[in-house]
Amino acid sequence: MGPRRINSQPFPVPLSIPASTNSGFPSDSTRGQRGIEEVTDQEKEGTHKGTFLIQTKMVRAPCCEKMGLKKGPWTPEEDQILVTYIQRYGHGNWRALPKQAGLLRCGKSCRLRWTNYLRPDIKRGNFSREEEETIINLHELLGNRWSAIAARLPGRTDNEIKNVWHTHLKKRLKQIPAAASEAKAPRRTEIGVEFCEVRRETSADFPTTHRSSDNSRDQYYGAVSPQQSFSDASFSGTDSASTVTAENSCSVLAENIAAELDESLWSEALSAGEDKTQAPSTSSELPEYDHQFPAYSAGSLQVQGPSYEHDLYSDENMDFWYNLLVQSSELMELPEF
DNA sequence: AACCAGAGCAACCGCCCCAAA
DNA sequence: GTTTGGGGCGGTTGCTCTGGT
Repeated sequence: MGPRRINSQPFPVPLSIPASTNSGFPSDSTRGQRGIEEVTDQEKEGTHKGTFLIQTKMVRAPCCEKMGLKKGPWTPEEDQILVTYIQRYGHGNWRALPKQAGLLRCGKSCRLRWTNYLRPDIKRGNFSREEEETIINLHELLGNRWSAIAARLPGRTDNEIKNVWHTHLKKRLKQIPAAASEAKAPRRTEIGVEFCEVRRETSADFPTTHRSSDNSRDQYYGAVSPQQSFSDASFSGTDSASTVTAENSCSVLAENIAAELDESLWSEALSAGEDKTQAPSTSSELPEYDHQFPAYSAGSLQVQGPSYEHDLYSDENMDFWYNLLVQSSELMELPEF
């Protein structure tokens, strides 16, 4: 079955970008890990907001009144209403918005529709190879923190990236070990071997939320660099050049260490150019409509972290990774090497 | 032509965080 | 210090479409 992509903008959105809806970098590192059966003391007390006790299990109340509210796919008319309203008034209060706009939707649904689909700076269409590579690399660094990954892919939403990951990239990565086993044993430089060993040691302990969920990729990275793995898996499929250079190994280690670092350090390291990738925060900064798809027209990003217009691990980015490595080494008591 | 399986993706759900009251 | 409301996030669902049989 061939790939199915929808390339058309669902709705001609002739509006300027309202106040930024981007969330920026998440501030916490523990969200979303708790199962439904796990009940906190606070919840046992029945004091946690929005929850109530049913048969000794805490069940959260609906986020909004579902009675009479529409669910399911959005119609063009609804899109038009939402876009027109936000264009005119902005979205100060998502919960109040649907009522004020005359939509029979809950605020969450409106926010989701806007941020994932109607926002004028959304970039639609196939992901480029560079984008996919960036996703893979960032996922290795950040885990399933799609919003953080999306923050570094202008025009792409966390939802879209999440979908691409689950439908394309995860499958691709699963094929990598097989491809690697077919390849001849890689030659390693001394420094490369050491780095890989450090990686194995450190990756064994830190939480799964901070590393790739696909162990096979970790194993594979013990032998081959990310750059090579991607191209091998997605293009040639040959056993070409499995040599690990010192620089590539450094990249691998930098990834690994970065994943272990405290959230704040990583935020600092990557958010250096954050504001330049965000949508304008005020309407006065907004471009004309013809230019309101910066992701299409910008050509390149101007961030202080790795340059995304080229490969994340290209030589020109090695300084970034090296600096990150040095920083992390100073904060953590890493083994000498 | 009809059916089926799988892929793709929009949308929903439930949880958590944070700021304000 | 506690409660509450709003916003945001990641996981999951289920509909639609496509290609194979």
